Amino acid sequence: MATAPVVESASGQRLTRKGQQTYRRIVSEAAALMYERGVASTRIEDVQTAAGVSASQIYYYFGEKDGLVRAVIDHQCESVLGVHTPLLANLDSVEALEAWRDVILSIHRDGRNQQGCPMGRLTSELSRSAPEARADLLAGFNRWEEALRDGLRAMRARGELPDRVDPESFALALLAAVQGGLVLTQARRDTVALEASLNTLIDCLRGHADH
Amino acid sequence: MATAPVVESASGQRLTRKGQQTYRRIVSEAAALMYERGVASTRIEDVQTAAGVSASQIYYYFGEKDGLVRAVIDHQCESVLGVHTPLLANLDSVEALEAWRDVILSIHRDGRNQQGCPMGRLTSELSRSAPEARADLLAGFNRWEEALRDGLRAMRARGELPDRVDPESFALALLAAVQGGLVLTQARRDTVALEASLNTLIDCLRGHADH
DNA sequence: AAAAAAATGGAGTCACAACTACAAAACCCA
DNA sequence: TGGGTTTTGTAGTTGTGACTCCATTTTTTT
Repeated sequence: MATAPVVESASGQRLTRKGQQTYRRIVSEAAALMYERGVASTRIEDVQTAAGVSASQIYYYFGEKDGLVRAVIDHQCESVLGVHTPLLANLDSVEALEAWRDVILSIHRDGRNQQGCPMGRLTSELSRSAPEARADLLAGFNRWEEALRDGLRAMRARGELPDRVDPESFALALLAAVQGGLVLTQARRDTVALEASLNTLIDCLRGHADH
Repeated sequence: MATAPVVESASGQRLTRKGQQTYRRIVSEAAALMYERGVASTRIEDVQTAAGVSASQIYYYFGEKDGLVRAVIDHQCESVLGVHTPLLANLDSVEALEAWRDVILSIHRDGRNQQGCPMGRLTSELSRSAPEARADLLAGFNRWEEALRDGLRAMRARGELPDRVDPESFALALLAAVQGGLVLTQARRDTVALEASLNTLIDCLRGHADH
């Protein structure tokens, strides 16, 4: 699940330091390409060029394309959660939630990362055809949801969250707002909907909290 | 834009009644397949089989695959908006908004339509590679947003909406909640997140309205 | 330093799916 | 009913991209 040290190639061989570097470079370039163009229209040859390796490496390390896609999924989950988990770990106020929102907005603003959420995008493209891809992505979403929920519970413990707001539901609402806002970001090429969506939820929170 | 009567084949020929029937059958079957499996992994041959036509028909009516995809996009936009527009046209109370929510939930509950929103799915798959596909989908989302916004404005006019809720932002928030909830529906294979997300927004509304 | 193990390059195979050509059939209007 | 147009079926062709093979180089281990 984690981007933990890779120890094996597809055929079960140990990897040397150089092998691990190559492995990681391939995954990282493949992830970038698949995010930009989608999985289906990213050819192995594109990955070769981007990572500066030849065809046989990719098959040596990942077996068939599915294996590479799995590795990309894990990579993207870790990459996304690596941004959110630390921010949500110290969720002690509405301001902290706003800081979280600002990070999300800054990532997707100004024409950067306009293909939405890497995890959401992979979910849309793969959840049907590749059952285990869906399972991996779901595990990622569950961790994300959990981080949000724990953060909200911490806020409640500090009295920063009104009683009528349910941390479980609100965590899902925030997650859905991010995902939906980013779907609309793909269509619109701006973050207006994402912003409106997150602000509406946060305002709601404040509205309740103030009274 | 509308599923208005099709009058021409790809090469500009008039269509007879029978031709139009075939045209529509192809679009409709293609839309169903592309929703289930995604655009990239739907082969023309699959569409042939599903629609009971042979290869030449599809190319006769739509030119290359892109043309069929465009037609599918229009079809799905009309299909989705055909559900939402009437429900949102008479948005006179929170109860009406709940009825809208219930329709959405019923469409995606019990294992049906677990591939998310047809428009959202197409957006994720196509928005980057096919610029005009994105434009069509954006136009669809704009109409959807507009329907929501007009509905909310009507609610406000009736005094059913608190002043502090901005119809523009709230419309986008609802739209994002649907899209995000449905992305999570694809991963989770249940509507829990969709439900939580819509309920959180509606509760927010009520919470404000009551005071 | 030499043997073993791992990593790499490049050329080649192969299946599949988009797309075409053309002739036959069905249809529509006079 | 007949002639022109629209619609359909069959049998291709072609380009592409996943995947393989094997010889060579580099790295690790003893």
